[in-house]
Amino acid sequence: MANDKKFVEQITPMEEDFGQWYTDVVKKAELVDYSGVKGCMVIRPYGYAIWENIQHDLDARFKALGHENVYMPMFIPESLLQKEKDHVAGFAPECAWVTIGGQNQLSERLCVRPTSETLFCEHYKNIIQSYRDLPKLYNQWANVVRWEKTTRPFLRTSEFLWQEGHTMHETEEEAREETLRMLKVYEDFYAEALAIPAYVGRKTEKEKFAGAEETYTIEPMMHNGVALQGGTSHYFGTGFCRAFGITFTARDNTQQYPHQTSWGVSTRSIGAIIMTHGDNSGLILPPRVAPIQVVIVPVAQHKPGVLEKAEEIRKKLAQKNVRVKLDASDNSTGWKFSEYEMKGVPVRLEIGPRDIENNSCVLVSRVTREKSFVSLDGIEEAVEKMLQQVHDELYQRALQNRTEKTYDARSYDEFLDIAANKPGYIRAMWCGDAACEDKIKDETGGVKSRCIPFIEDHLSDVCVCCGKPAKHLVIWGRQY
RNA sequence: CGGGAUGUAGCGCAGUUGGUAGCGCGCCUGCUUUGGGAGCAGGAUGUCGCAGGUUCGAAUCCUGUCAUUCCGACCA
Repeated sequence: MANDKKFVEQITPMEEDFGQWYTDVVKKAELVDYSGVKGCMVIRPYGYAIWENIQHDLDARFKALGHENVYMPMFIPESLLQKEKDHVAGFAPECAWVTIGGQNQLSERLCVRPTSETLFCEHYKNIIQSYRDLPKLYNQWANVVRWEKTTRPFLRTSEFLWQEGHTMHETEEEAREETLRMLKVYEDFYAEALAIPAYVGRKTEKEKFAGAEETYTIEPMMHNGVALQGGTSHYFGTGFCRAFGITFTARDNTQQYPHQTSWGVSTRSIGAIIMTHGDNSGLILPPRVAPIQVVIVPVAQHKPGVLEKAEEIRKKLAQKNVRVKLDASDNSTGWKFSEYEMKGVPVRLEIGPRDIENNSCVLVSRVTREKSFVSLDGIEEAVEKMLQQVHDELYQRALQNRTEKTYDARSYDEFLDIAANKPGYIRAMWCGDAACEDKIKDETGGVKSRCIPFIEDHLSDVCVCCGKPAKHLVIWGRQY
């Protein structure tokens, strides 16, 4: 029976308007609400629970490698921000400033941190004296503020939550290892926790972080072929340390500058989840970070024994540390089906009188929506298996999408044709000159270099743009 | 920061030539329902985004401003 209400609640199909689809999902899955300040969002319980799961997963990975959590102030005096000239040039345009404290004009205005390199450096200056004090492996979970012109929930907000690791090392080699080690942590995290495959590689000179010697990145592709910078890891060399006067006494009794790194992943990763896995029924959450992994929907729940059996199953699963919710509300079963699909719950378990007679229940995967009848004996194993299966299917599906939407270009005409007609990534050779990056960006209306992948194929000897000898394979694409 | 669109109940919207605000869903109460967004009966809910202005009178006209959204330029 056609029901008008159903259409009212429906989200815009992604083929029709991907941007609108994204906004609809974010709102209707109750991840965020807007606030009265441009670009600042309320992260609602369901959205924040995803972030908490991301935090737990990443935090464990960091700590396993010896990192410690700290907390830095949220204000940066202007003079401090200005100590490293590339850094301030990069961030000054998007800083928010505090100029009044209480009733009084401040003698020096304070920047609301857009990132905390300068604060960590100021602190490290005080606590690093000797090679014995190194390495320092600090991380902080915090909010930062960047006054963005165009904002979008999770993808680009004026204030966002992230973790930023800031480490100091005795040698360049050790710091470079740390930079790549943390990039690998991000790559593994995206694959293992978020079921998102990503290209990893090095940023070109033009796309580097302000003040960094090298910037490494992971670049997952969204469902519509657009890139999202999912996390970055920077090697700073000794630039900040020189600017901040951070030195240590080395083993040979000389004064040396430590070698520095920083790396971060933000709430943007939630945007990546939505745009990689979601479909026209709403979110699909990867099981490892889903706030609810299994929802139990009782059928004919007023009939004797149904709710009791449902609760029994809930307890069994909870004991196996499955994040499970039993929805015993008065809403109809059909309503519940749609609701939890919208919210991306990976597995649904239906239990009704007919099932109870057969000592079974129905399991439904959010990805395939196939129903399977499963015995209640050993239901825990069946659920765990299906959660793993959902994770694997999401990863494979994303990988396939990326493969289908990645093209090789061997000539500039071919490059322009793909850029104009086929959304996705373009693999093409590059001479190393920023002028070619600028030209490509201008002439394609926004295609930029995403990264120089670690695994470089050789497509041709010459730059796809200028025809001069090629130095690297570059992955190109449009980005959020 | 440019170009388009939009702000009226929690959500989606209507509101005529200016005359003091309505519909659907949701919400609350009760009963009946429940294997793909249930039915009936009763009930509650509004600084018409905000600030000025015009007017006897503004959701409606004018100016400004804030926010949202889509598309570009800048960025995690």
